[in-house]
Amino acid sequence: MITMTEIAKLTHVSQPTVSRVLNGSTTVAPEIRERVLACAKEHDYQFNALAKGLQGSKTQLLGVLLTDISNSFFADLAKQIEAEARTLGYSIILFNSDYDARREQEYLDVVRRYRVDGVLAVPVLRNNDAWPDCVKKLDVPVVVVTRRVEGLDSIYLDHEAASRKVAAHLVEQGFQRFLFIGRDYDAKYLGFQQELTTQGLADRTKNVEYWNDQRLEEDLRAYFQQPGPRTGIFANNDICALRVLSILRILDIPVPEQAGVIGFDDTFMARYLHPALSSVSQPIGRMAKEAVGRLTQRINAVEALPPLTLPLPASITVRKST
Amino acid sequence: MITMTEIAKLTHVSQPTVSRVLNGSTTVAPEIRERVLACAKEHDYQFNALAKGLQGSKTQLLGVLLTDISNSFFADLAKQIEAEARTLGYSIILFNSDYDARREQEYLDVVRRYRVDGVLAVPVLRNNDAWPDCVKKLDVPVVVVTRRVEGLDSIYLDHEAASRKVAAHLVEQGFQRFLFIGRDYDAKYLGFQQELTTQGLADRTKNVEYWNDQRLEEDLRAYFQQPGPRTGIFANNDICALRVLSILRILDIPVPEQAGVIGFDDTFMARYLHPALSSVSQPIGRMAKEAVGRLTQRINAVEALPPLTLPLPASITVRKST
DNA sequence: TTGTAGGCGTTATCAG
DNA sequence: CTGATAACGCCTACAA
Repeated sequence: MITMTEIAKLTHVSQPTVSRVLNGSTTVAPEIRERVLACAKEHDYQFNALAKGLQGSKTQLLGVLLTDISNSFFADLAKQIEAEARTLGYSIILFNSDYDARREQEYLDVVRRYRVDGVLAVPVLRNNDAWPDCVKKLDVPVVVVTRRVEGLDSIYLDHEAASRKVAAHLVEQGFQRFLFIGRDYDAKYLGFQQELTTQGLADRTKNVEYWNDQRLEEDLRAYFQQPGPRTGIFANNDICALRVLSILRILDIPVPEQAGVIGFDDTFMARYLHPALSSVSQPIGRMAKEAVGRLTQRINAVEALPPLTLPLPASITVRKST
Repeated sequence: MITMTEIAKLTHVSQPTVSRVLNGSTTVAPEIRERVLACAKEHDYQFNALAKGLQGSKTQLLGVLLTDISNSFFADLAKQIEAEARTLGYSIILFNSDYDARREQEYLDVVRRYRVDGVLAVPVLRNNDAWPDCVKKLDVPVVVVTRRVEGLDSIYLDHEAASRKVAAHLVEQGFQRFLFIGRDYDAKYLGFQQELTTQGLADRTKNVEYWNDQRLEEDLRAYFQQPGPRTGIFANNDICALRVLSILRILDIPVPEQAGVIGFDDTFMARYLHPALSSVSQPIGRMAKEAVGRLTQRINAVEALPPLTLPLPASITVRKST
């Protein structure tokens, strides 16, 4: 691949002059400019981003750490982040932690090696006090997406508020027993519980941990063997909701007549399911825009910026399943 | 971030000695080694990948060009590629062409800028004779995934063979009219047609182009208004199949009694749908492994390798929808 | 076993 | 307007 020095030789000028031409400096004689540009085009010159980065300027590289890119929601997020980054002239180095904290740590190192200009991250652990420290060591701007981390820029959907809305929605739809399904008891669980508690329905609420399909089926079977009024089920995310729907079908429980189901993330499939799945819509595009925007802002900032906490409001997309 | 030179100063040795220690050379006095390692650890040293790359050695970076990462199939592929690359010590720069050939071209340039060691790509166009030329200009090894490109390493599922299997399967299940649904008439379409032709059923076969949900609904409605025997529908991919299922429900056409549906990619949702969706399973893990493996092989090869064409066999996962 | 010197491709700073 | 020169952080000779 041709370099500036080589172009310089071919066009009989100095290498810095080539640099000036290729970077659009106006202080170059037109004839030289022409000659250099022609040569560059002929040999399909592309600047060496490594050299540029090494020299001290920016690398125009953003590290993106996700937990699971095979989840439609994160895949969509990655897509939007990539698109947004691209319009701002950045490229993306992608890492998938697979919910493994050790891998996450490793990636945090790798990201430093490449001297990325900034990092967008979805931390594995929700309440990990170590994160702000890690980030401090990182020595590059970090914006947390989808989660809230104290002391760091966090762009996220307000899970708690959203889950309160979910609870309110289920109550409004006439459900009288409630089930939360998920693997860990996070903000979603909290908000859900909270709203039901204020409505005086806490004792009608249960949680079922999701571990695998079989276990879930057994748990739900046991639950529905005890007769009771209509149950509103809040699934941690759409993938989980999909499984719940499929199990309810096996158990022959009509949706939404006897049990309602609402998911989270409003992935593309929700509208096509049967019954069409109600879900909490995340403003993915907005999140990506805000996150990348904030990150570049921090990258270009001359002075320290205070941490930004930006909880975005969720909206519930109601479909047939509730 | 601390550099070798700085460590050298702190430990009162020369910079190359630091390099030797940090790269595990044995020809260093134990006391010096200790001192340097301690200092490196204390300051959390991470080598500068840009400098290393610039210096002439490899960047340990792979460019990955996908068409649409929000598609579960590609998201899964990306995940596996990332995982495989990581075990081999590579990181991934991700690009999403969004089926836009212009963006693809741009990305091919960007990838060169970063001097990636190799590229894994899903080309936008299936029959683009220009690709091999682009790749030649690229000056880095390229492996094409999911598609076959003449003259380049191609790791792909044999769409044609798979689609022949699909046709045979539908015939075997007693379907007597056939529908192919997709946006373009590629190898899937060809194989499907081919098998039906050899079975003497070509005149019972139609294609419906997928443009949007509304249009598809109208087309299917029109199709089913003409009474006929059971129809076997082959949808271009699972996403498309999902939509077809949802439309058939609207049209009140029982699946699989009156119409059978089979998708492509066997994404995770297939088994949870109602009726559970038959689909062509792609060996994603294997594809990722083979592709990354081949790419690294080519990266490390001393002499030119002949293009590899590796069509992987597909298996059909039969579920209730057919 | 260790240190010195040179170069990878840029940009920035200075002279001319 | 243009050309030397140094520097970024690392590795690879080569020399001591």
